[in-house]
Amino acid sequence: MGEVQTRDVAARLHSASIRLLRALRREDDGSGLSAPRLSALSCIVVEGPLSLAELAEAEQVRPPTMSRIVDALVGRGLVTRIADPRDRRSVRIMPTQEGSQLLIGGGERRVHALIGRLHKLADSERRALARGVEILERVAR
Amino acid sequence: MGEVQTRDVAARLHSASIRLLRALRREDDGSGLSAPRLSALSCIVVEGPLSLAELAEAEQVRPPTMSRIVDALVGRGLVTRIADPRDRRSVRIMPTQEGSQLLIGGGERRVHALIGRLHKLADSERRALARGVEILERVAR
DNA sequence: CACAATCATTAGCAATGCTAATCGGGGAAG
DNA sequence: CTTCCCCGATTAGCATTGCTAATGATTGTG
Repeated sequence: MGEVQTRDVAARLHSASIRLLRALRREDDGSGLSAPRLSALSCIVVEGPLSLAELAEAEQVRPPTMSRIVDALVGRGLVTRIADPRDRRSVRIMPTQEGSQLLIGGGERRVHALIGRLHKLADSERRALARGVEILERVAR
Repeated sequence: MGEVQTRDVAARLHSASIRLLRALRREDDGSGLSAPRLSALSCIVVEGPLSLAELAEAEQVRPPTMSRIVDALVGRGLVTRIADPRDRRSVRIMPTQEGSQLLIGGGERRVHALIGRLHKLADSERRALARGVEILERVAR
């Protein structure tokens, strides 16, 4: 494959990824949480109790930013801060029952919306896309 | 393709897109422009003169948001607003020479970085990915 | 001609991201 | 034991991005 086509693939992949995520982001509305808050909550629920620094690192954000997001989640009763008994500088952030349920019940709205879009494809196209996604995963890593 | 595999493709596509864009976002630093500004400038350079509404629609953003982004690009001399002679309510937004050069010369750092990643693939993989990207464009639209 | 529709902008709000500064606990050196 | 420094989290303050509502200017229509 020539350089020209490679550039074309790169530019279009970049553009399509942006559009896809922007389109899917609208699905987040149903949860009543913004994208960063939903993502942080998901991380807390899935990865169990985390310190603030760990959470910030997982979400690729600075500690003050994450501290404020946690504030908002605490304010909605989705998450709690617990002082770490071993090191009282640190906090352990855990989901409340309500927080866990919001994620489980709401069920990955973004993925669900994406499945809906994939259903409109022909079967052969879905297979070709599946192959492309495998390669995309390597490219993104 | 079964429902289970479709869900798998959807979840992995979502996750891979997020990772890809996060990785590429680091490249933006060198341009001195934020991601939305760089993306808007790229659209203006590639798609030629556009009205504000067209540009907002292309970037999936509301007109006031885009108006402010254009303000910033005008302030840096990367873009100009020209009154449309056919309809004086409308403006035509064009790149300046400096704006075009920033993209062409220094620019498209993200795409350039992505090309580097694609070069590590086997030729057959690049072709399969190219096919997947075509389909992804339809899914994302 | 009057009136509604359209395009862009302005005003004002909330949220996200950052850095710098601060508070308080932990740990090591003297 | 005390002092001094490091470290985790938070607070303060700024810039940017996103939105909706309202305003201005212009176009087209009844």
